[in-house]
Amino acid sequence: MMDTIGYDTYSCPVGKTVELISGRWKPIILYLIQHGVNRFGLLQKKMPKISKKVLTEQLRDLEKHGLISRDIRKSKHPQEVVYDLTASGISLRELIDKIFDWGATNLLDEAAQKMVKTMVI
Amino acid sequence: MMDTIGYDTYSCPVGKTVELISGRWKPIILYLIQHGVNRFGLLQKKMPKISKKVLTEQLRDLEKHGLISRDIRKSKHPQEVVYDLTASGISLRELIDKIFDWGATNLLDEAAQKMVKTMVI
DNA sequence: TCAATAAGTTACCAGATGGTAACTATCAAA
DNA sequence: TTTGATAGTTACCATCTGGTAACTTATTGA
Repeated sequence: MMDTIGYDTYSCPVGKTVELISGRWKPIILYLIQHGVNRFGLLQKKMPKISKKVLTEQLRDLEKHGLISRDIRKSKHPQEVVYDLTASGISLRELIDKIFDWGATNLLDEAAQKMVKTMVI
Repeated sequence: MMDTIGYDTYSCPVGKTVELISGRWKPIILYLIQHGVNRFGLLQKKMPKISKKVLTEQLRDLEKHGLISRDIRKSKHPQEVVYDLTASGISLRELIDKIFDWGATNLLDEAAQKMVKTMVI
């Protein structure tokens, strides 16, 4: 994280980690993939506000960082692309859950906290 | 985080929390303030690459979100401005430490991990 | 052969973010 | 009264990020 001469955010593990999840949709994409929403089209249906372009970008970025795998299933009739979390991705998801918990107890009012606890995919 | 119709990142506690620390320098600023580097000038000395403008912006933003307090000490000869973590800020720092640990074990090679464990302010 | 479906790609645009350099305000000590 | 230190502010610019809308590719079943 640091030396006494000068800190540099780019070599800091916090910065590197935050970078992994600071795309506008990345935490949710990881969450959905882990819960079975693991194809391009399915992801789009669950996130109607994301464009194909951005979804592709975020998926490619997650793949580049080794958090998800991308598997093209040509066997299927209109060809499918299946995404899955890697071990890294699963591990990061656990961290994201901790971040979720912090945010839920520190940033939401009581009503919102209750809602959050009853949410489903 | 979600409804079945469509997910929205802006109402997600993860997104809100990541926003708090996703400024280029915010995690390090919080870390430094907690460790006694709590004046504008001191922060600048520890982060030579940050400009006054950006440092001001990040500090104002942290203050706006209730993570730090800002105290002007007019008693001092050239007037000082002292920043301190609030309870929220301290709590967020604990979360940041978890993020740090994840990043250190998952994103750094062994040599870098050793370095990170021996770092001092 | 042709339409339909899945999974993109491309061109283009707007706003947010970070950065540089120069200027400002306040006040006490010399 | 001028200098030096602290803590900014202002104008301006470049890059990054996310977004829209239209176009593309591959494949199969009708």
